[in-house]
Amino acid sequence: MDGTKIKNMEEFAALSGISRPTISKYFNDPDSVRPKTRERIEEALERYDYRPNIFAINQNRKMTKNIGIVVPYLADPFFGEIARNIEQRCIDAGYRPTLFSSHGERDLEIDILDSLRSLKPAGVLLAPLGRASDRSKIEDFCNEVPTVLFDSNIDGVGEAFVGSDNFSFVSQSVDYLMDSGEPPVFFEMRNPANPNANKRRAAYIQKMESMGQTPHVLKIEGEGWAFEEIGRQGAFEVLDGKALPSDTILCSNDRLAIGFLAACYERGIRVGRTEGCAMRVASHDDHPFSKFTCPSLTTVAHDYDSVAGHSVETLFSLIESGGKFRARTETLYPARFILRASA
Amino acid sequence: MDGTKIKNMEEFAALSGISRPTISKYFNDPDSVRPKTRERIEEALERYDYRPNIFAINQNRKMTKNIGIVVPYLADPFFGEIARNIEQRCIDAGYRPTLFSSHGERDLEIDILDSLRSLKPAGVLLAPLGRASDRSKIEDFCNEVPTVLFDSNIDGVGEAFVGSDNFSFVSQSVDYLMDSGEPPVFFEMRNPANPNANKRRAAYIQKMESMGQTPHVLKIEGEGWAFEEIGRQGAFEVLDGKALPSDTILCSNDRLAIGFLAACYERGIRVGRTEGCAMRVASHDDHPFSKFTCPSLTTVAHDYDSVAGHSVETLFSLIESGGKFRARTETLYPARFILRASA
DNA sequence: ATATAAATTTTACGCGCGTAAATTTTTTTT
DNA sequence: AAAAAAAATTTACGCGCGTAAAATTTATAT
Repeated sequence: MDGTKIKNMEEFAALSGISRPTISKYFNDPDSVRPKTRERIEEALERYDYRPNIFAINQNRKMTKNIGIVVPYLADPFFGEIARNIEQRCIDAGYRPTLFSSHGERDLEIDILDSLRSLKPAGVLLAPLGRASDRSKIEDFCNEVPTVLFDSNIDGVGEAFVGSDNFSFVSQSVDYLMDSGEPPVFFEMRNPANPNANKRRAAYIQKMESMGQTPHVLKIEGEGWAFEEIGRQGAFEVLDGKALPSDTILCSNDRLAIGFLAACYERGIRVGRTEGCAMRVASHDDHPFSKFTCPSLTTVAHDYDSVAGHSVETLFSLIESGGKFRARTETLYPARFILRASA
Repeated sequence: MDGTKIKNMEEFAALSGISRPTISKYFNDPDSVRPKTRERIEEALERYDYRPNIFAINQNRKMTKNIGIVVPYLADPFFGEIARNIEQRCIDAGYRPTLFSSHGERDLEIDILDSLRSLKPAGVLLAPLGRASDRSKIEDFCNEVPTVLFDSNIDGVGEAFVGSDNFSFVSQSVDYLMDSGEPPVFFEMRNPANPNANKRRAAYIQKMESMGQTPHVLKIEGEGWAFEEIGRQGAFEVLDGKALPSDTILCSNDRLAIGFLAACYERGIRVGRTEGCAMRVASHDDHPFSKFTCPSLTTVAHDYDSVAGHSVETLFSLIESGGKFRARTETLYPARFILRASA
């Protein structure tokens, strides 16, 4: 690597003995130049370590290589994991992903979309807040910027949705719990922020009825994204209240379950499927911490890889299609049951 | 709001009846124009909803308003929280923060620094991987871009460091454990990725010796960022092995402790400070989940707010000083002991 | 009212690159 | 070998804005 600092493409073109427009073409798509030319450019690149000015590039390109990734709450490790997965795929495909978190706040989500607009991204992968989202503003955004929704669906918004099949989650957990003991009671927040919660409840009711069972739904109070604490408080109310119709609790999601298990522990209630346990608790999501709860949490896992992979692929083909699909598609991946100690 | 779409600053200047350079000045600093002019601009802004093209701005400005935030591992909710805190402060100060996660990978950390360079940020807040970091490359970066390190220190690198005082953590936890029971054994990874771990061990040894106690350090194997699993496996070895010199374990950090507690639960060992408990476990960090472990984790909390706040303030003053300080400063905030059930 | 300072406008240039059209060179085809 | 096709080069313009210098207007001080 030469010590020479290169100021711009002009200079680099001169030093490598190739015209600037050809260099420009190379950076847009290395395959668009003759192999021999490409070699020469890449040799020069090794010697001089030049990188095009990203602002100048994006000012003139019809379409940038930027991709926005928006998740609702980054302090939830679930979204940390999926963001990482998606980020890497974008980089590998030659895009420049930028990660944003709405931090559970409606206004911040809108602000993010606003600043995303000015980044002129080729496309956006958006996991919306859900119920808290400003639907019409998100709709406006999706009409301007090619957007694929993931994790949380908003009916009719965005060019496509990719997520997990909530029925698959609940179906497997209910099946297992029925087979191995008492029919489960469903435990959830009264006003869930996330639309998946509603689908899971509906799936629970449908599944129970199809098995000839009476569904029981426990709705607990609580707002915001502090699900563990909400689950814990809700569990206290349930545990200290009147008798439950079953010894088996199926939580809407793992974070609630983590709080539920903490409450059980505090009350001295043994949870699990072994001799001497008073309750069973199962849940959905396979949260990164669910393996380390006490007892470890029986749950149902997202197909992370497929959801992330297909979200990204869908966005890429959306970009190639010019930002619009003929019809909005919804892709749901089945979940995978994970047997641990809690149920 | 008018329906007219405005293409550029020229057009907006014409419509608002003010010259373009003045408009430009306004966007650079609204206070740099006469109050009456500012009013007129802001009126026009309400009517026409114009936003300067961010790429054109940054191409020509000597210094952008971009700030890079780099954390080592975003799937750890600790970093999710602190990133959120820092992000908000940057936005409030009129900067445009961009968040990056190294995802625990040395190469990715370097890639991030590379792409940060091309963003020409006014400054960067960097929480390095630690031991895994490529010191010389980080050093190079810090010499080019005004950088404040936080959370993890690398001696002599960056213009300043802001973090928590590891001695304060350990001092408080050891004090408490000594007062309330047996002297603690220190539990940590053999090759900790994070430099704080080394400081905590040193603090433990120093503190114990100053109290006339013999320090005992348990070093467990494990690589990477899956601390919970490493802690769990290490705990099994400890619990199944020969007798411990104490019934009290002090973990280097909460994520190890979470794994430790999971292992204890699996072995049927009751942890806590009440009657009938066989062990006590305490730790450091006040991880967002430490309240929900079983039993809830006695730990020592970072002063999140101060660390985030002072990191950002330090970066701002660094930027105003032209990117260099006379001397490198290290600011350490004391921690706060949090008594819960595990010890 | 006059002098002085401050703010604004005018004018003009440049940032680093994308991109289009016309021309030349190189490669492939027959 | 000549003709056709493909790739590279030359030339030239523009993107949207920052910014500097000089001229003009407006505000403040005496």
